[in-house]
Amino acid sequence: MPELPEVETVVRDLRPLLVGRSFQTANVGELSLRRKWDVDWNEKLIGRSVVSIQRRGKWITLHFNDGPWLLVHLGMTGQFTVNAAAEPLPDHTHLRFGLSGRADELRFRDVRRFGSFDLFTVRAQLEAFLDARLGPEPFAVDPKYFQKKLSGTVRPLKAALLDQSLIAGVGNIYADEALFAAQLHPSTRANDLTAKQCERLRMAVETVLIKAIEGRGSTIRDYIGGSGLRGTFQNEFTAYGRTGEPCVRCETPIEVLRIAGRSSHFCPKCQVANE
DNA sequence: CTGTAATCCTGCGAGC
DNA sequence: TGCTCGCAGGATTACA
Repeated sequence: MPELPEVETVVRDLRPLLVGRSFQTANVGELSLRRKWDVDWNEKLIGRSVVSIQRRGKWITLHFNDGPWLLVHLGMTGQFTVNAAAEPLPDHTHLRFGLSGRADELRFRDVRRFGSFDLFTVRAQLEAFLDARLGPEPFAVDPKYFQKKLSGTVRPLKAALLDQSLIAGVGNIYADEALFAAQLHPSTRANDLTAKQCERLRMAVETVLIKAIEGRGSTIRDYIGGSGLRGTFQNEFTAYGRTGEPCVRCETPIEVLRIAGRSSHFCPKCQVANE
């Protein structure tokens, strides 16, 4: 569910609610998340305060005072929020951490349990984990790097954009939205693009993500920000989920294809394949 | 090495 | 109503 704009929104919401405060209590549910953990959350985190919370790709990092780094992924349905401790506990809440100073707590709710929590003792371990998986942030991509990467693969553009090691943070929604904005067909072979088209796509990715962050991300079903607010960018979709609806540019009905295992929405008239 | 499928998990909407 | 099927913002693994 959550792609870069949603994760960024969660981090921005949580930052003022967490930084400088310490974890007082840990409450761990019966079911573990994607990776089975053998971590004693009480031992590792209780009594420590949050130094920083940041985003890298779709991952969230929490740095604790004099200690470990916590790495969190929201998977498809993860919700990472601060709530009043008295607020009723919804189903599928797997972790809770009581916070110092006020009667509230950090909660992790995840219906499908594709999310993950990992703990690293030193920063270098965390960075090695992330660097092994992630390419550059979309806002700091060298145009030449992007061209080179695309020219080096025959994969469809949609698959290339979803590859986190090429660019970090783009998921199914924003891949479709960026391809629509750049007027490129999702099944176009990446190495068929001209330099100009590569640059158009790179800029489209950046623009779409910035606009989505401004809208606090997209809520299709489960996504909420760190303070519980829904996103609004779903109201501005031009391609994703608009199958059969008129293209905002030419009114041709939007079509959907399965590419790289994901449904891919596009305008068959103004997103032309390079053949 | 490259690229696509299957997998993990729960819920929901469509169709019968 | 109630059942089955397919699909859903993702990452990883297993295989062609």
